[in-house]
Amino acid sequence: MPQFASKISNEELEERFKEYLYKHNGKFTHERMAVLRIIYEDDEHLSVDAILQIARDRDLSVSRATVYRTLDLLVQSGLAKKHQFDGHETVFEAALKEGHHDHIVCVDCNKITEFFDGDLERIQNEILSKYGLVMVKHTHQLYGRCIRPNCPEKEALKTR
Amino acid sequence: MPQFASKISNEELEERFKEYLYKHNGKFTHERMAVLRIIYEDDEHLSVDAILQIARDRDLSVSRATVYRTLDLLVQSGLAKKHQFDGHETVFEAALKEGHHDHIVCVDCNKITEFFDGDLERIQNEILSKYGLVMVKHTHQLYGRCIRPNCPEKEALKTR
DNA sequence: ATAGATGCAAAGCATTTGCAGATAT
DNA sequence: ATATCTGCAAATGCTTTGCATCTAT
Repeated sequence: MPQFASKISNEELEERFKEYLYKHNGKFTHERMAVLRIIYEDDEHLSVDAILQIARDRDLSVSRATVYRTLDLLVQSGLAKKHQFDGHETVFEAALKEGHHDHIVCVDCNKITEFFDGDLERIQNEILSKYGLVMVKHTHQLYGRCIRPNCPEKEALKTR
Repeated sequence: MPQFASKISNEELEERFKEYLYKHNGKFTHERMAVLRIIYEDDEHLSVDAILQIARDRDLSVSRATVYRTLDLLVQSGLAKKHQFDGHETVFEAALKEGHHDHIVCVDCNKITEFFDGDLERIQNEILSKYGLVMVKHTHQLYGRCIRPNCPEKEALKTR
């Protein structure tokens, strides 16, 4: 189910999280909100360490344990996605920020590129339904190497 | 009780491993051979614990550390594949036993089904080349839920 | 008022590593 | 002969958890 989510406002985001927490007898705390905000305001893929660092930089007090506990909630509520790319640390990404996409990982420079292909999505659903299942989620990563001897992305990455 | 016939003979398998080891100044030991054999003769997806258990059952002496070290070699040499399915322990699979395939995971009963789709493979290569990369490998898992309220596979699994 | 959250430190787990003795080549 | 392995146990790194204390509701 490749749903294209449009950009979501902070209010709606907060609303969604509160709704999920209410349903699960959870409390809406400063710490949880801090993690949610960080994931939605900082692009890219954030590791637990990165999230902790950003929180520290902003003088937001969140412990490592709470970051882990909150990330679980965010993933369960569908507000965040967890990725484990081979040879990389686990990272998290805002789920409602952009449309659905999968990832290309360059094995030379580790650059991660996002892609989306409608045919691919359709075929995946067809395969699943052939086996009598409906899609819950999927994991799809393409690991590649640049055609040129030295990955051309390396330089681009350095200047970021 | 292998469910599929090997595409590769034990001799060729051994040959391939020896060749890899020779190139990398590695030694062909009983322990390494034991792990290779277990992966090729037993069930589809084996965890490290499962491999150790099978080795013990056969009175093959291999330590946990050596199993880990050997699995690294097998993956690097292309003789084994490593899979990390969400919510499952890491498992290893013989790489030259069957043709390439990806996996469907039922989130209800955890049953793992293999699939292959030529269009899917072709499209993936097209996408990568569009970004100037050539495929090294890919990770592709479809997580689904049975259409029927209670996953019909659950019972089948229990009787195994 | 109280169920639930937080931080801390300790515990858990899977995996890796240093080292001394063993072994393939 | 010697470079490489192996087993062991200790170490690592990431994640989870128990508990006493706080806080949202």
